[in-house]
Amino acid sequence: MRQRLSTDFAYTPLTTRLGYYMGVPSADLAAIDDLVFEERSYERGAEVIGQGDAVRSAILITSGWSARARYTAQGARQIISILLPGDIATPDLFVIDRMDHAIVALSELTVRFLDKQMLQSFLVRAPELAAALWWATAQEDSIVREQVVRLGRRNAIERTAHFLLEVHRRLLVVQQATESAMIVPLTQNEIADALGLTNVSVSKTMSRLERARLIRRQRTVIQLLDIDGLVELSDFNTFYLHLNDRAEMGEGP
Amino acid sequence: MRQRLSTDFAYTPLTTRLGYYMGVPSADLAAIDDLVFEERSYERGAEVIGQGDAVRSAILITSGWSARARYTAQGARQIISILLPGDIATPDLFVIDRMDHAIVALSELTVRFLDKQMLQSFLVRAPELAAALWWATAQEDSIVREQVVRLGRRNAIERTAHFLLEVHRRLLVVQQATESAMIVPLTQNEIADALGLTNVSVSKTMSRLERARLIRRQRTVIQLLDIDGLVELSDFNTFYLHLNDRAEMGEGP
DNA sequence: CGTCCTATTGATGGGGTTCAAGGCGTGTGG
DNA sequence: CCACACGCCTTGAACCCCATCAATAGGACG
Repeated sequence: MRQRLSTDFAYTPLTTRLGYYMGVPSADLAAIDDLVFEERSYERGAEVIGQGDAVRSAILITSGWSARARYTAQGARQIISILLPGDIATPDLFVIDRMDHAIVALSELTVRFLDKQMLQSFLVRAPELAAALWWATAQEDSIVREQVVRLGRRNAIERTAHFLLEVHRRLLVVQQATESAMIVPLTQNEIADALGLTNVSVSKTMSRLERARLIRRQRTVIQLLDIDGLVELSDFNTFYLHLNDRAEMGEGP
Repeated sequence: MRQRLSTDFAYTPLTTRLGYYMGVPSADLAAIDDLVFEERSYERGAEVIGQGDAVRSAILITSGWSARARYTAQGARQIISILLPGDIATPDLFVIDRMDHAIVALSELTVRFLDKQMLQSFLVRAPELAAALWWATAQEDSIVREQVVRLGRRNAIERTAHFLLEVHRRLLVVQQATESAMIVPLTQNEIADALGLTNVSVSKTMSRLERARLIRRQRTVIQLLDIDGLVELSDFNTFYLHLNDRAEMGEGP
């Protein structure tokens, strides 16, 4: 599965992110590849790892969409955060024994498994990389905090607009979106699970956004027709994404 | 401010937690004291550190209640998580430049400031302590994830009961609650900000819980009259608190 | 004793859920 | 190739939980 370019190594979404924002030596980035002992694919709806499962290896999202999720006793699902290519599915793996939530595939998904012990001992020798990985998980912590604000203090249309803007911005970082369009492979049921709504409400809300000419939908393609309008509507501010922490190469996307 | 017992050192809520659950050498725990360069007190409502402020030192909650909070453009506040004695106010401080949220005092509060560089270099030499601190922040990450579920998939009465159970359990760990009672120094407005509700709704909900003989209130004292009933009502499960990860001394409180 | 903050309680209204019916697109098997 | 099934989306109607507005009461404190 892994391939190396003659002059360099194969950039993954994660190494793109880390290299761009944190200036990690590319030798260290390349070394991540050597810790990969398995790459696996999942189809929509499959569970990559379940709540309560032992955390035996580090899991990186290589392609496709997935999510952290918990379930209530009544069977309702709440998506805690969306994981995109370049995200780390197993933060805190060195101190947590068992997953306190599940990772589920929301599209065709491929993930890579890294050996936990090897990663740990390698990070001791690669402090810049360790910091970069830490930064990536800190970024996600902040995203989860914003998810709390979104659910606690915003209504359906604000949540939806805010969510689309966040996802778009994050896709831009890993070069999976254009300036104003992206592919969102989620059903409205899944969006509802992420936004604490129902599929019916999501349908009506998306239609409202479309009628207001803020977005346009064609199948899974979503165009953001009026980003400023969406930002204003949903009180969106990129600050929480920590895109510019320690950026050593300018502004970034 | 700091005082040492003749035979040992002064346990703080944090060292109690870390020592109990992670078996960190008490010499390492004692050494935390030496990194404290300041202890400061705040009154209700004061801001310990604001959103956007530079993170210059590690901040530990020594006594009193505080919270992570973000504010919407309309001025609404969302409390992301409650911080209790023994909690760390500045996770990720080594990789994050600026706070992406504020820390506010919800009661009389005292916090300790540790020198960031000294802490960092000390942790290199004290890997057990480093792991223990990491575990404490991982615990809080899980608590924030549960906050997402609470806001996204539970109604007012479930949220309230679930919140009370969580806080009670966390207070037990740092020995600030009895088996069935605790002091909750929050106004209903603050609880509302934590639960994504309004003060009016919190008032009505707490009254309902009281009429149902699940809790009893007298000023700031809250008694949990029927913990099983509250657990059942709110689908509460302590698993997400990670109380037993690496516990080396049994079940724990 | 008045002021301010907090809690309570009732009336009203609205945003989102629930229930239900129908349509669209895709895949599948007769 | 068409019929049918299935998943997903849409739309409408009714309902309900919680927000909003408002009035009152209770402390704490000067």
